[in-house]
Amino acid sequence: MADVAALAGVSAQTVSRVANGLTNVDPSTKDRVVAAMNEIGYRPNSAARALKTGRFKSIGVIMFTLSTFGNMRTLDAIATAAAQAGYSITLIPIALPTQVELLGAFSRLGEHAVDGVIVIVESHILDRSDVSLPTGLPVVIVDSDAGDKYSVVDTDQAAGARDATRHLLELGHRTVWHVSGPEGSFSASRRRDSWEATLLAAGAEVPRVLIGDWTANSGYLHGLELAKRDDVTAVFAANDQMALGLMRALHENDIAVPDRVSVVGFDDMQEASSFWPPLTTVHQDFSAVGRLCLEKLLDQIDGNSTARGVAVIPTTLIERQSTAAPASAT
Amino acid sequence: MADVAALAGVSAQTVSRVANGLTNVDPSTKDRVVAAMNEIGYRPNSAARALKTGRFKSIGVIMFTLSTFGNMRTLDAIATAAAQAGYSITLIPIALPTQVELLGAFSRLGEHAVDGVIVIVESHILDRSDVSLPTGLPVVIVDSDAGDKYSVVDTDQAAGARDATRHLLELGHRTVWHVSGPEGSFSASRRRDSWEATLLAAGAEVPRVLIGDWTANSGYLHGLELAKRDDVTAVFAANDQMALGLMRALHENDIAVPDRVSVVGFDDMQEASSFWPPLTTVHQDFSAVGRLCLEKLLDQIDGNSTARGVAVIPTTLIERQSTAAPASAT
DNA sequence: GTGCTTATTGTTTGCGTAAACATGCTAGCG
DNA sequence: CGCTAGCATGTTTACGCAAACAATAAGCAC
Repeated sequence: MADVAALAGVSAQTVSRVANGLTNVDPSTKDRVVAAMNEIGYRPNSAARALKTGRFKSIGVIMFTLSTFGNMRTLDAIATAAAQAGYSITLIPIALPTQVELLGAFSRLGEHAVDGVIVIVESHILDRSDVSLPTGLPVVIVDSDAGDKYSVVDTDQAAGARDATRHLLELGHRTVWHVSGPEGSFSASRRRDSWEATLLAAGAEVPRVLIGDWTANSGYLHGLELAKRDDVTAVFAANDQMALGLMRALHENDIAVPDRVSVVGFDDMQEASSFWPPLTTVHQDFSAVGRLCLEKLLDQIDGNSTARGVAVIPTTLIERQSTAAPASAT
Repeated sequence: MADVAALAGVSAQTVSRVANGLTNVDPSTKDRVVAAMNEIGYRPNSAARALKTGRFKSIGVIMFTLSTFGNMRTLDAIATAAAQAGYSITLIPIALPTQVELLGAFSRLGEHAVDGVIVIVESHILDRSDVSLPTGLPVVIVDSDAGDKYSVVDTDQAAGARDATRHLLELGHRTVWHVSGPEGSFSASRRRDSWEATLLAAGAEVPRVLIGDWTANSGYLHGLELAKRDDVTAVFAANDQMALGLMRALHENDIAVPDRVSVVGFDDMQEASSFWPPLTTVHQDFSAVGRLCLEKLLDQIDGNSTARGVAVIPTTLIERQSTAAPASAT
């Protein structure tokens, strides 16, 4: 910076003013400074700037595994929105969704240069009262029950599961089986609870729930089970991958989808429309989740917002060709 | 820090020594300092530390779209390896893979607090001589031809495509059709060239190439075309998503896979084994790519490595159930 | 006890920047 | 003409930390 100032024949402070786009600089002076910056190849030092201003212009994203479709999309939306707001994203991956790992990530957080944090960790860990984030750091959480402690953004899991289940019931199916996500997952339990409640409200029998782990293979394994029973006509899988595996198991056993068994997924991943048959599923607006996360976080950072409460993003049922009326009703 | 020093009755420098884990501190003093840190809730300020040391302990990852499977896996591996090395990841998303966007990202780079950069932008942009990164910043590039200018890490695209094509030829197919990735993509052209070379080497006819855009839907559209021809018995799709769409088109037209048409993909995405039928595909070791990227970058940052050259990660053909000998050979 | 080394701790300094304050200059007014 | 308001620019300072150097205490050989 000093070199630039010398070359342009001004003080360092004026260079700083130009670099920050302040208005009270004479246009001709500004041009000279800009020219000098280009000649020297000046780049502001963000560390020094952060030290002086106390702002890092960066937000941390703590996430478990990048490999799930939804997290990926959410991260993408956050990153894009952040870039527009002049913030960069610092990824803080955790190897396992355990309390220990999470606490480790939080404590390391203090050493990271971030103004706020978005936590995308699918699990109930954050609900526990003995787990808390460093105070004073703005936080937004995706997918959690901790709305009383933190600011939370979430898809409307309950409405999505209700729509999926009701869609199948309205087609004439007597009941709907459910391949659920894993035990510890918040969204999995929300979808499961809503599925059960919808069946009960309709006076339908509630079958034993099948617990998977979000992977296509777990859907496949449960599909092999279901294929053995001839009383199964409709299945709601808690995500598209498990629906994919489920359909593979049905295909292998020559059970036609949707003629003999209807299948509904959840997520609407990009490939879902190219499954065989194209999958009826619940569309989640991950982009909206990501954008809203960032918006709420920036509000907190700027100090004009409360730090708690839940924001819910609606879902949409996308009807494709994996669902139909049951054979008995045809 | 001053507060901690006062509370512990030592100088700020001693607090610094404790914070950095230096050894030459008396154990009892260290205990006092640690106690004081905890009491006050001291967190080192990374901006100040970076300002003083000139190291940010962070590396930037420039990527176009997080939504492709491979990029995400690579990012995941990079993030995990970085965390182990004590580095954090700063994501620098670019909206479009155009030269302008990329240049913008590079120029913004100077303002980001990073010690090095990994570029994951599928395109030939970096090959162009008029595009260059800020000098003095260590760089590693994934998927590029610019090995003479930068350090490059890449999957062995050519070997993968060769194996896929040869596998189909060896099954007895007279030739192999190819659904390729988009024009501008480096990996797409590498796979396409290798497919063509393999056919020529085997004395097989080279069909017109079908150009897709990596999406399942583009595979579907080309699949509808191929379904109209009865001379097509084997297709190599340049990624699994397009293979998925392709197979959907074949299913819709009652063309059995693999009985009438064999299909091979590329990537081995997690769901590929649950496609119907389970997809024969070329496995890419994205984790190895990510880990190697980080390793090479850290070598550059530490100053004990050259800044150019290409490292290649091998692929493996995974045979599942979407390929078989052609009907005529049965 | 002297002179030396080693271990521990303290003092000074400056990294690059922007806020706060200070200066100088021009224009406008009675 | 003299005075003040307002604007462009310069000067000083401190952000929090760690490197370099300084100082003190302790141990040891002679």
